[in-house]
Amino acid sequence: MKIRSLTGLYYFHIAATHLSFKEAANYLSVTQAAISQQVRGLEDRLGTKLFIRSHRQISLTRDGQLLHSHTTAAFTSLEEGVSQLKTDSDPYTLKVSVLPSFASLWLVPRLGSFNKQHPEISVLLLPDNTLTDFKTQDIDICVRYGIGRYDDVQTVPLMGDYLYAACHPSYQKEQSIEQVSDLKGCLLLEDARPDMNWDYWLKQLGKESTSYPSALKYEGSNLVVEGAIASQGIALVRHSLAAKFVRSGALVKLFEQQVASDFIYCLAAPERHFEREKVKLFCEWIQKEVKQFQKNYT
Amino acid sequence: MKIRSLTGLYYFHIAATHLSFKEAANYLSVTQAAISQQVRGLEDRLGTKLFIRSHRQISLTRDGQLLHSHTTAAFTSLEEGVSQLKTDSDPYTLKVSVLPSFASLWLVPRLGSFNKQHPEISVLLLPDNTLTDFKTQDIDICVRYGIGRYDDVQTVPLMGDYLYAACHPSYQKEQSIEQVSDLKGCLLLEDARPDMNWDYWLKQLGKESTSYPSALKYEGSNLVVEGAIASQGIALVRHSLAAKFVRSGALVKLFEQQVASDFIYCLAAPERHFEREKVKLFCEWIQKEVKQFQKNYT
DNA sequence: TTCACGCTTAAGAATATCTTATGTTAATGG
DNA sequence: CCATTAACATAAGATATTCTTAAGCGTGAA
Repeated sequence: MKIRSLTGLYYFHIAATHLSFKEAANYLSVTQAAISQQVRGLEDRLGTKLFIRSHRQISLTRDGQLLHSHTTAAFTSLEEGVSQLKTDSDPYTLKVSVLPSFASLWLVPRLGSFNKQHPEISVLLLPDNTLTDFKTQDIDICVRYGIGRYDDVQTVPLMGDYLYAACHPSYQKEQSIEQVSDLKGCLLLEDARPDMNWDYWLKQLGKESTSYPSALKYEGSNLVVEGAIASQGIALVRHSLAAKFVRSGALVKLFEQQVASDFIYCLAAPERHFEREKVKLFCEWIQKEVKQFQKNYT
Repeated sequence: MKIRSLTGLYYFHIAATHLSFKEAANYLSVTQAAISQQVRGLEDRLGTKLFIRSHRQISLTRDGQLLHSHTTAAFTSLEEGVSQLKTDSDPYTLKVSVLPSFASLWLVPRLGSFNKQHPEISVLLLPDNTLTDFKTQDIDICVRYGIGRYDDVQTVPLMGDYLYAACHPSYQKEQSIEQVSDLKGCLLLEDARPDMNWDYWLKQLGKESTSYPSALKYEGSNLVVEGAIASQGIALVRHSLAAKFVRSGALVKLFEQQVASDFIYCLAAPERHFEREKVKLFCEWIQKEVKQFQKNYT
């Protein structure tokens, strides 16, 4: 026999357990009207009243009680089934897929603190430029740099970023760079990412880009930053990756001008991964670290 | 814990039981693409593959098997719960709510045959002009005359109907009525229903209605028919109700002109009532009777 | 080597669901 | 008493999901 109005049954179940439409609505993060409508729909379909609506409280009719005992068994069973799949083969190893640049320039320097807080969890950092397929790869969570919304995974936004020009202090002195137009004579270093090239950056600032020399492209922002540190030229860097070098003096931020990136850093994983204890801990930790970073490098 | 993608779980369950998306789709009366998408959605959400897709057949993964055992328990329980509400307090009494006119002129004369076929079922005919509220009234099924689609009940269409003018043969002779314009001198009988008055009828035929005398209204089409039989005047009748009188000679259909009604007769009841044996039998019987009627009175 | 069959995918259409805003009712307190 | 409040109901329109359509893909059989 086909089952119809599944949601109706589920909403009924939650309402019956709470004996309140309001609380059910709250629990399910919908409005109370939604519950009311679903329950009414179910009652219509079954041709029977399930709740007795009295003043400011509801109670179950005979039919409602009968049905509730079954829905309880049913949905408990479903929950169990789903949560069984959540079992994690290795709860003490956290496998994180990260962009190589973010890994080496941001995450690695900070990971010590995570280990100090949670010594029982060993972290396996997997630098990877491609998108993670959680169905085939055994990854707990990944850090992406993108638009922040994807179809098949849940995401947690971490921070935005912005782009600016930076180089080694000595290089700046050598070439006596003071304003954007001074870039013309220099070797420009850039990432191969489409959103991180000089063309884009200059255009965002309203400058004509074609008058600038072609740049040297690296696959990976960390290489760009390292190139700049090695006085190769002027790098277009992400604040998140370059900040600490600017602070230490290994790099100088060349102009006031900077461009906010369209992309943000975020954590991404299938919904159920976020229920793993180790993943929860990692999320909390990295969010704190992000706040710290933003506070320290504004 | 909140359960998400309930439909996904259900579709998975059906697919897993049939071990075929196609059959599952068939069973659920949706396309196979819908199953594919729901299952994929569930797999994405859980972050695990549930089926192994091989050529022209699917099989369950370990996770799939695990989940399926739970969904089986769950959905069986739901089905039970729902079907328990379907219990009928008195399976041998069929309570039918019908329009008084249809009851007396169409249904009652035929009911003997139902009783002959199913002597164990006693029929309780409840003539009622108002809409039936199945939640408060203890009715198995009702016969309505309307548009054939309602929000809160399932309907089974029986037949359309059409309207024509009829009167007693002697009245026709007396007033020597031969064409529609001859109506002008006569007493017109009509139903109080908005769709069954002379105005509407004449307009449908493209005649000017205002030039005809005001009519005598009765609450209930049977009264209209009976008025005509009693030679009171000319009745606007529904074929379904007048046919047998026309056949027997108690009434004459006055002109060739007739107007198809916007409404149809249909059976209506909450979905679950249709699963009661007595209701099923009644549906079958009345559908046969309708066919018979249409065949005999064309 | 092509056909046929079952699953997948993408895009837009169809439908269901949700929110917003308002109404109803009955207990509560001034 | 009347105003207020809390919980549920309802209508209409916005939103989101779900479905269908139409194409594609891969494989085993003819």
